[in-house]
Amino acid sequence: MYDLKYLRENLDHIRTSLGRRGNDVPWADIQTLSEERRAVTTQVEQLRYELNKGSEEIARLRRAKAPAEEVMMAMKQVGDRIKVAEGTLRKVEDALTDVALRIPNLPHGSVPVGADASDNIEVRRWGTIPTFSSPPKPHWEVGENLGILDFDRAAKIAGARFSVMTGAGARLERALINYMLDLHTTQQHGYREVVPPLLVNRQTMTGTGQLPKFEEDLFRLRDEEYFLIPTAEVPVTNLHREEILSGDCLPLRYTAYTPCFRREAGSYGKDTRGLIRLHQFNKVELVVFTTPDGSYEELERLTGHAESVLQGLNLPYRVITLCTGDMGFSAAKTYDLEVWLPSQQQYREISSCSNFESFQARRAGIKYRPIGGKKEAKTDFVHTLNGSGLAVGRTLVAILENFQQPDGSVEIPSVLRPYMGGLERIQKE
RNA sequence: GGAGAGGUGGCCGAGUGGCCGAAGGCAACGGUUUGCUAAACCGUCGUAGGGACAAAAUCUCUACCGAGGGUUCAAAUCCCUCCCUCUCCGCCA
Repeated sequence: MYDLKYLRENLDHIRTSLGRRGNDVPWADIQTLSEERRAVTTQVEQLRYELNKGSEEIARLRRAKAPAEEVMMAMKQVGDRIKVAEGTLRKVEDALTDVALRIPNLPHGSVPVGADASDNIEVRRWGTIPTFSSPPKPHWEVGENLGILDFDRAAKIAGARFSVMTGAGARLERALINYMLDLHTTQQHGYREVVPPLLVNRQTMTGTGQLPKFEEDLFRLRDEEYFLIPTAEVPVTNLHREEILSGDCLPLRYTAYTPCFRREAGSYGKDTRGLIRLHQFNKVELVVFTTPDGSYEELERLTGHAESVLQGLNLPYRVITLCTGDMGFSAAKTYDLEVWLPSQQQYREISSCSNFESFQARRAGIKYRPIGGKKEAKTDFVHTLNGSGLAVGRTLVAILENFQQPDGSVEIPSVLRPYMGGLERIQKE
């Protein structure tokens, strides 16, 4: 969210910079409400000043044993006027905050302008696309034939868009999680592991930008004000909500494995089979808090960390820069990592790495105090970043598809074998 | 779930209606002293939003003592609701 003062003073700049991203923002209302907020704030503060002075006067009179009734009557009036003015102020501020929370982040200057996914820019490719003597099978066929994926029973016990993994499939999922976490918590990557809550409150969801605009994408409990997290980004970024961090502890890097829960509203008919699009999936997430001047360097680093997972697994992928039209609400710049899926003959998203600049930090009140340099240690908002490192289910998909063998077995990438009890190949049991 | 005790600045802790944005201590920062360290002494030491100044320094106003309401001329202090923490009992992985 934008600072309300900044919003008032830079309305036109924000509006033009957002372009079509700001199409559904009620700009005229914001202008009116901003001006009104300023006027009423001034009025309230003046009245309070009058009241404070009057109260001091009463205290003085009473100490001097002088009658104070006259002043008290006058202050009663002032108090009533304050109540009215405060009521107005609150209404205006609530209305203004509500719309301000729905304005998306400004794209960074390096982000290509575009309307949709077709305008995204490919940055680089890595790996060799495998060749097959016969057409490669989709992962659900590979998995069901091996007896390690069971979508029929998942549908029975939960419904569509859920999965059941068994035997070597379950083991592979767990192996991937451990491999990723072990990699990111090494000295070179330097992330601190976190196990956060999977249910969070409304304030937390607002801090990272899921609320108020995207409530329909979230699962929500019926009786309690709890939401299931759609990504570990939410609880981990909110670790430091309403905190002022010491500048010398930045950058702060966290990694967390969590299940993620998404309604997938509006995606009917897309990726209906297999593990690609589920209501519940596992993900290892990377989250970074850093200073504003270092955040774009950190985005490259973070993206590299996500890539190194794919490289370790020897899965071919490409990196793309999302254009302005395809970026998420909170992001200032996003790289997507897309892994090659042989059955679809295309690259599919497996990670999304974003710099949110101060957008989330403003919503969540995450600041830092600069250290060193000049002595004036004015606090400033941190920049937050995050990226999948990686989506575990989709990684399993990529392994089943890319490493499937003519006999229906699947070769296990060598880095995962220690996590699989030395198993080199998944075969029908 | 039952009973009780609490939530005050980076931390500890005083403050039960008015010169209280809040004593005192610790930590931190700057300085004096010092062969070095330590100690001692002096000073600084919350966040945010307005206003004054061309701007900075600075000055000034407003808000903030878990959150939100209420009482009052006036609330950290009294009342209500909620949240959180702790102790005991019960239950439980």
